Amino acid sequence: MPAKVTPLGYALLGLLRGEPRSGYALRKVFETTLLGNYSSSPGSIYPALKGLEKAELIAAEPIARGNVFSLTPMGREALDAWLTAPAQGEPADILMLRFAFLQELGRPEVTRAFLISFADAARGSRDGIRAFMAGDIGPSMPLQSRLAVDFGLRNVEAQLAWAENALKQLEDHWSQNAPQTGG
Amino acid sequence: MPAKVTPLGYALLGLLRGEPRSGYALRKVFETTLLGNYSSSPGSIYPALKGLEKAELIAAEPIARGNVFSLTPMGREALDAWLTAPAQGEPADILMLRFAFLQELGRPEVTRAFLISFADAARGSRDGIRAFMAGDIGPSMPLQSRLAVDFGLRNVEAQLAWAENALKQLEDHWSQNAPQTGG
DNA sequence: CCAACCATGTAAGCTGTTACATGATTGA
DNA sequence: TCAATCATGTAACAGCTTACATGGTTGG
Repeated sequence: MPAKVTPLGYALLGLLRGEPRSGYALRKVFETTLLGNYSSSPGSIYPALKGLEKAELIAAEPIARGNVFSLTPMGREALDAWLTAPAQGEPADILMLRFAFLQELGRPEVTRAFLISFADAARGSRDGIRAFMAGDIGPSMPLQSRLAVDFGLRNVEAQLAWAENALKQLEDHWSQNAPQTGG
Repeated sequence: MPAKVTPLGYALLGLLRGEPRSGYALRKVFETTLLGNYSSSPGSIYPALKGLEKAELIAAEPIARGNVFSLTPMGREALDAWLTAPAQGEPADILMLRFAFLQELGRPEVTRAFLISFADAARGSRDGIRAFMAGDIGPSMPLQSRLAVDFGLRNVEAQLAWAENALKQLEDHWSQNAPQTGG
């Protein structure tokens, strides 16, 4: 079993893919970017880095002050396996983290598969909610309960629309920027 | 300080407002309704109930088999304080839990205030994201990062639209079902 | 009698947080 | 020299989950 990695762990692996950094530099990224759902406090990042190091997914190289961490081959493997998996099960914020990291992977077909499975999942949720609201229980619910369900429905609809639009924009982008026919 | 209550605790208080129930009955509610974000396993509910009992927010009355829990006056106070607070800070799923429980509270002005503050918060998020995307950093970001931000934008837009629509529907409902002029 | 359900609980662990502690270096 | 920043870490806890344990009752 290839060493379990936590969501925060994947976030760190993803940030280390391109550029090796120190723990402090990683914290700064969490502070200053949209990764702010995670705390940038030392109590989060340093223990996570230690765990990744113990699992041999990252390696520490001491520098003048502190250490610089970089991905090991195993670490890159673990990250790629995570990025390549179908877009299901995980909460939306984690999926968006994956989507952002997919860019650096530079493999359009993987991003495409991600968006397609994401859209499929959203369509499934949407249809489930619609069926529920059209079935026996839905219409008999009081207004405010129906509205609470409608909240969920509007969210998945927005996510589906996002995925379809994102796919369209990326297809355009890919066909413009890499018009060669094959491998 | 009036005894801290966890999100799961509030969910239990809300369910017990109308109807006293046993721990097992509460678990069944979690299993069969849209409260499924919480686990219905005994390891979740029973310890939470014990905590609420120790805080004197609920009271247990033994029946033939097991116990039936009901809100104490303090428990009702704590629940009402939570329901009445402005719709900010908490994650969306918790806010929807509150919105659903607001129905049983039967105080339209509180539900109205909730939706208005919810919409205000959504508008604030939306404007923040739009400003970010129109500023220095936004346009310089690579396409896929911009799309990740667009995901967040579309979500808050959907939530804002939901709140505005919900308010409209409820105002209609209230004016039809309770057309008397005052207290 | 055995399976299924009612009913309650404990133990351990996961993931992440806040708060605290430490010390070195840099710049005003 | 004094504050700010770099850099790393520990301790305690929060909130919830899974897995396990236990026993009574009911129905076929």
